Amino acid sequence: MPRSETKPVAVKKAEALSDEQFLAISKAVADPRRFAILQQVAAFQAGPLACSNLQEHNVISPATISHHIKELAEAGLIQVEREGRCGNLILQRGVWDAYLRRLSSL
Amino acid sequence: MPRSETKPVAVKKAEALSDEQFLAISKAVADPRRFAILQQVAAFQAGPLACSNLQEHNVISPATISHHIKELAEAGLIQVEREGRCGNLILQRGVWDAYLRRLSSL
DNA sequence: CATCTATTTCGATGTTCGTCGAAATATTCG
DNA sequence: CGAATATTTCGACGAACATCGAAATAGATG
Repeated sequence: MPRSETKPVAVKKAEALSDEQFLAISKAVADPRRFAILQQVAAFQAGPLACSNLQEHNVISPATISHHIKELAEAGLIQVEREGRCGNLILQRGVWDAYLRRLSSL
Repeated sequence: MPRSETKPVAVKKAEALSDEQFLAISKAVADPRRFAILQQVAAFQAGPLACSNLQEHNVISPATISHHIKELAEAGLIQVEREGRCGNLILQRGVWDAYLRRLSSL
């Protein structure tokens, strides 16, 4: 059954990524630690995730964690909300879906 | 145009990628030129793609192309078949799908 | 065999990047 | 305010990487 998309596409804007953002996301994913952080953020979608709660298999310095979070945020994959001492990390699901769509079009 | 590919397609199990291969693919995608090559290989699924037919927007040396093709092959994304002077590049769709599945599980 | 073309390998180079320690900044609490 | 804790910025270092020129290899063809 062919799906007929005769509805106005106004429901959700399937935003396309710029080449720049696509590259930034690709690089962000290509680092194991960064991807691990992203996975934890995604898994904690229920509640906000404090930076200090990130658990790494290996010991990792706070400076490095901060660096990776910054890159994930600059790639648009997560949003960082400052509340008190902790930063809350929120996955930008729309951006991630847009990235998956672009990869799927290969 | 109904394409009747009744050719015996290899029985592809939905395999899961090893962490090593997942990382290799992620790195392969994270380079613009490599991803461009991958796109061309995918677009030429109909026929085999000779290395020399790869078209890059920028001038790129043969040495660099060879390097990127080697990395794509080592990541398992493409298969290189030597036939005469030209190497034929074939996308490994199963590996690519497995990569997409892993990303989708985030 | 000699030669031409296509591709790979080698070595070198400049850049990007992940990592950390130390200093700086922010935020809460006594 | 001042101490304590959490996070970021800065500067530096080493490893990984993309790139290329030149030499080497492979295959086709005369």
